[in-house]
Amino acid sequence: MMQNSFTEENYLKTIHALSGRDGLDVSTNALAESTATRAASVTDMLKKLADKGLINYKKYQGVTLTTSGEKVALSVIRKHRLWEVFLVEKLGFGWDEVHDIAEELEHIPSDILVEKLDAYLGHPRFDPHGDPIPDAKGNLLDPDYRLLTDIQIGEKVLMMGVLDHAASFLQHLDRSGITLGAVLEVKDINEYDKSASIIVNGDRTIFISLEVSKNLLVQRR
Amino acid sequence: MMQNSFTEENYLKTIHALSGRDGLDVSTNALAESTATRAASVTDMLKKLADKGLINYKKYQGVTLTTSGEKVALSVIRKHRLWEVFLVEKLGFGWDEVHDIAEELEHIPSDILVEKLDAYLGHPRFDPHGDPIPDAKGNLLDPDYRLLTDIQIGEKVLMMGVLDHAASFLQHLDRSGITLGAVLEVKDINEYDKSASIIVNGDRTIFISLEVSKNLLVQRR
DNA sequence: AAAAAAATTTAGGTTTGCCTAAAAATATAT
DNA sequence: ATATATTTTTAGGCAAACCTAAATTTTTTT
Repeated sequence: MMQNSFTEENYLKTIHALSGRDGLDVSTNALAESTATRAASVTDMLKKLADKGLINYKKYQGVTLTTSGEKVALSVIRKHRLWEVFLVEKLGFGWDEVHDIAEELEHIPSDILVEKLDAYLGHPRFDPHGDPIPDAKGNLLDPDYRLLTDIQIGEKVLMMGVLDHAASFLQHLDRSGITLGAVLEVKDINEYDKSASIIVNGDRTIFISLEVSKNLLVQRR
Repeated sequence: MMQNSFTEENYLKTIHALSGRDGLDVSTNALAESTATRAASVTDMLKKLADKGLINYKKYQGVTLTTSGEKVALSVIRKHRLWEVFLVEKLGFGWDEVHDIAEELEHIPSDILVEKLDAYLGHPRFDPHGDPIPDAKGNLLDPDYRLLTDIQIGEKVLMMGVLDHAASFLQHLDRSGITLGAVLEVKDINEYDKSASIIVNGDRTIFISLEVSKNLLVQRR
């Protein structure tokens, strides 16, 4: 069985991310946007992945992962998230600094390495951004968090994760005191632009835009 | 300043290894052999590396690293050896299992990562095979060990490193009790085939062939 | 349902790193 | 010193992963 290339793995990972939890078809253009390539290049790769049995592809119809493609995608995601835990917990990186490095480390091919790393880290269930880590068999628990945009005034919630992993976004959260596990209380929502004022950990009031609310995953307590 | 590719880094590393401590010219054929490619492919790459100012190359004359090429090579070697320490010390791999994984990890590009890893490991000076680890500035102490073949009957030496990193060789040493730091006493040398009988740590006598002796680095005490 | 717009695929190229076969340069042997 | 052998380079190609431009299919609008 031939190895999948770095690039093939990235396509599978991206298809997984774009198809969401419900396994929707992913379009060529969406993939082109996410991989920062052109649609024509995506078409080339889709043909190759289909030949390898990793995706279901019918011309003009978009793609889904096959069982075997999903296995590969989840393995890459598992590695990415475990390495992020290592970088933050062991090496002392900030959560805003680890994404790009983990993008590289996730393609190191060695099952034994991943399992030893997992054990060394104490079998973590979530990465530093709150994303769940698939187990060795590819089981991924979906914790079904809510977006902060769904929370009513007066409610208190726990900050559990982020959708956007961009360094600038994470640094903004750091400056606002919004870390994983923080208690957030929605004090007020501005009807005009949906910006909100939020009490963080009971002692600090901050204002966040809709753009920020849309990227915060929270849990009712 | 453009990045060097995975392949370019491997050529530079190989040139460094083949030119030895004295910086001899490396031939096209030697590189082809070490990189498991054909001489014609090596010539292509040498032209490219010369254009980038990483090697001194004159047709038919062999190559040496430039200062800038040596810097790259030492950085790759530093990363390789630090990752090997991580794999053995932190993840619990055997010294015979880490070479191939480190071959991949050594190309992960991030200076901060390397420095944090180095600090996390406690700034190790040697890797699990006894090879010295270059510092961040590319300084590499040459510990000037001897080969076991240079040791006389009756002498006691410390086992400090290996030249061959092949898993089969290292496993053979494991079975013989020859680990880094072991005390080896040369009891007898067979005149005919230069095989030797050796007392390991004062309590176990083993026989080793010339092929093994030639790959053991030792130090007088 | 036709026309217009958008999405996707095909066709034909590029670069990187490899290949084989043939030519040229260097080294070795007589 | 010439012939032979070895080493190295050149020439021409191939596969992976990308590109642009043009053609085709699907979707949307009127």
